[in-house]
Amino acid sequence: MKKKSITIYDIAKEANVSPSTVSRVLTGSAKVRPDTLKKVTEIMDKYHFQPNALARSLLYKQSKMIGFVITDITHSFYSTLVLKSEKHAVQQGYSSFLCNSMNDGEMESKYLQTLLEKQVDGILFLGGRTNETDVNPSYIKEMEQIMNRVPVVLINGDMPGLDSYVVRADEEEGVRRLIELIVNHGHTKIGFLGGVSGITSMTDKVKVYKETLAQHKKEVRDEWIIDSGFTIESGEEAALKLLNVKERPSAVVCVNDFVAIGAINMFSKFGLRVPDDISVVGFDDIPIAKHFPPGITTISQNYDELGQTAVDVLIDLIEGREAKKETVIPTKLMLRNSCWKYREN
Amino acid sequence: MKKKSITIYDIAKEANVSPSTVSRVLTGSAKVRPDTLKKVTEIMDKYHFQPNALARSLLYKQSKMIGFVITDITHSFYSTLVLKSEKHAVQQGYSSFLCNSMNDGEMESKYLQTLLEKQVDGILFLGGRTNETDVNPSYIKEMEQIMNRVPVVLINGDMPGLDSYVVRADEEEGVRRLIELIVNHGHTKIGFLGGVSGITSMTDKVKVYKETLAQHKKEVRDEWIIDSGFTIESGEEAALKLLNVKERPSAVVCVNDFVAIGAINMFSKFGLRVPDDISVVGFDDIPIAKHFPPGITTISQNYDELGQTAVDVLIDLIEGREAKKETVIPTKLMLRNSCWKYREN
DNA sequence: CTGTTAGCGCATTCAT
DNA sequence: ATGAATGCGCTAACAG
Repeated sequence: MKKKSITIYDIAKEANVSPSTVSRVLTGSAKVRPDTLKKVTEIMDKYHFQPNALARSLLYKQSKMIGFVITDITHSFYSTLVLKSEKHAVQQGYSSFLCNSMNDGEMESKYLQTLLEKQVDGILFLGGRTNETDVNPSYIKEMEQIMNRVPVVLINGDMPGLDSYVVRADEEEGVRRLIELIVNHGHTKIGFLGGVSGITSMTDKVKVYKETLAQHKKEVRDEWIIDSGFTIESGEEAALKLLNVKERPSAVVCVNDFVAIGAINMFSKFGLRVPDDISVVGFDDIPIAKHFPPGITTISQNYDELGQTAVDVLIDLIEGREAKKETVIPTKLMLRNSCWKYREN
Repeated sequence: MKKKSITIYDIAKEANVSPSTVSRVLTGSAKVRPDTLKKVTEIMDKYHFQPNALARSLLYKQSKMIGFVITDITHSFYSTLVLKSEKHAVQQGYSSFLCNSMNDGEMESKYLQTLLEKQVDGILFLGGRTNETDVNPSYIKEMEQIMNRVPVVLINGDMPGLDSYVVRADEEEGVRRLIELIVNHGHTKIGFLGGVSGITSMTDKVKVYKETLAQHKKEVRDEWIIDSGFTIESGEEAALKLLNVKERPSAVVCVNDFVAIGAINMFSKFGLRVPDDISVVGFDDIPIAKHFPPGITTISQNYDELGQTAVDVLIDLIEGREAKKETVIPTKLMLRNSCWKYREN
């Protein structure tokens, strides 16, 4: 279904000028006599001429396209970030290739290869292999090769032994503030729900969770740390397990807002009211967090700035400018109603 | 930052063969002697050679890229659809360009132009101008021109006077089933919340809503139809207005699940329990619908099939095959707990 | 089986 | 101010 598209040659012929002249009016790279300019422009309009960006890219060796490798666009976290980033990229004249790897390493590799073949100028990478504590070494090598061909920026990610550019939210500070909020509310038994060990977005948080509790002389018990996953269902599952622990915490930190939602639902099912009977806090501040009863207290990752900065860094690299190796974006505590003062039962 | 990428010429030189031979091993388009094959392959591996897809596209006049024009990827509806579609497209060897128009006509036009310049093989269009009852005529003309250059498939959309390919969910049937469910539960006063008049995803539903109520000899009152928007906030707003109506409906149909969520929240705030005091149903079955208390009864648009079919139709057109002008995907009623039997107060 | 040639659409020298 | 020639990386057609 290839309708023959019209080229600068067609325009040139009809205008009785050379292709170079048409090219010149197209790019404005050199002066053209006003009347020829007018003539050419008119003919271009007449045919709704559009230059072939592929040909141009071939010549310039830059495609003005950037690749987004994420795990799953249906997660609010990713979609918000992609939206912000894409918007910012467009403003700088770049288009976006979307790749949902669905957390599948093979898939990621396949996508990465496609992106390279399509000659993207740079890649934004979030989640997946840049979010695991033990990465398959071959994936690291692959990343190295890729970074050797085109700039890559990791968002909220990290790969052991990989010298990469990173832009990330200050998750550690976020967790710390959450814990301190809970402690200040008088809670002494505080649990951690959700996540999967081996995924940094859980392990990093648990680390800070333990540290902060220790600082405040609060007890840390392994049975209060329940991994399960990152979905609403995981939250339900983790909450259910917590309910069976003998000395139940009066507050829980969830690895993200989905898990918090699942936990709240499961607690409700067993007659526990949030926050009256148990406090729950989440992470990410996904759009629904504000509206999910009773309103989830959580940490906003500041998507706008996160996405924009990542794009800026990437474009700086693409265009040969200097850039900081690591940029940390501050987070924001979103106080709502799912966390409240401790009360005896 | 254009690191010189290696080409088939580099490979050819090092292997002491001609570029065509390299090309042949690349495409498998012709027999190559086993040992030359081996030699070339080794050198390609050594350099991690990847063919330049742009050059290839220029030649073949097809880019194996398709464009997605949507309004906002952060809306579950779009992201789910995009995910499913993208996945299916990848399986057929196509990559996806993402364009978030944010419901801005200008933006849409700009994106459309970029897509054309980038030589996408086809475009999937959802929302925006294909979702308005009164479209700016120039936008229609623009669409015509575009369809003249490359196949376009509208998802859940429609443009007056535009002869386009469409794949859509059977929203009418969905609304009908919702209304009948409510009526069967004994409700007699039924409202409609959310949407914006001028956007077909509201007006079409309201039309069916009225028809179905009429069929069942139920009253229809304009003051029970409250437009406001498509967001959670709009839902709250609409619900608030409804609370001030003298004879309040005992059940409401919401234009989508977001509005339903907003409505439920607002009703709760005023002490009305859902479904005990008022029944609420939504539309779309976004992922949270199942988990938002008390569980939202809604209509699933069958994203999987919707997305897949749209991609299939588009690729059929791209590859010169026949395709149905319009494909209607059945919807599914998701029975949950937000809608229940009518009870006197 | 393999090399040579030409061209996809465009922009950029270098002449004129 | 404009035209002719060249090449970006690749493949197909045509020799050999």
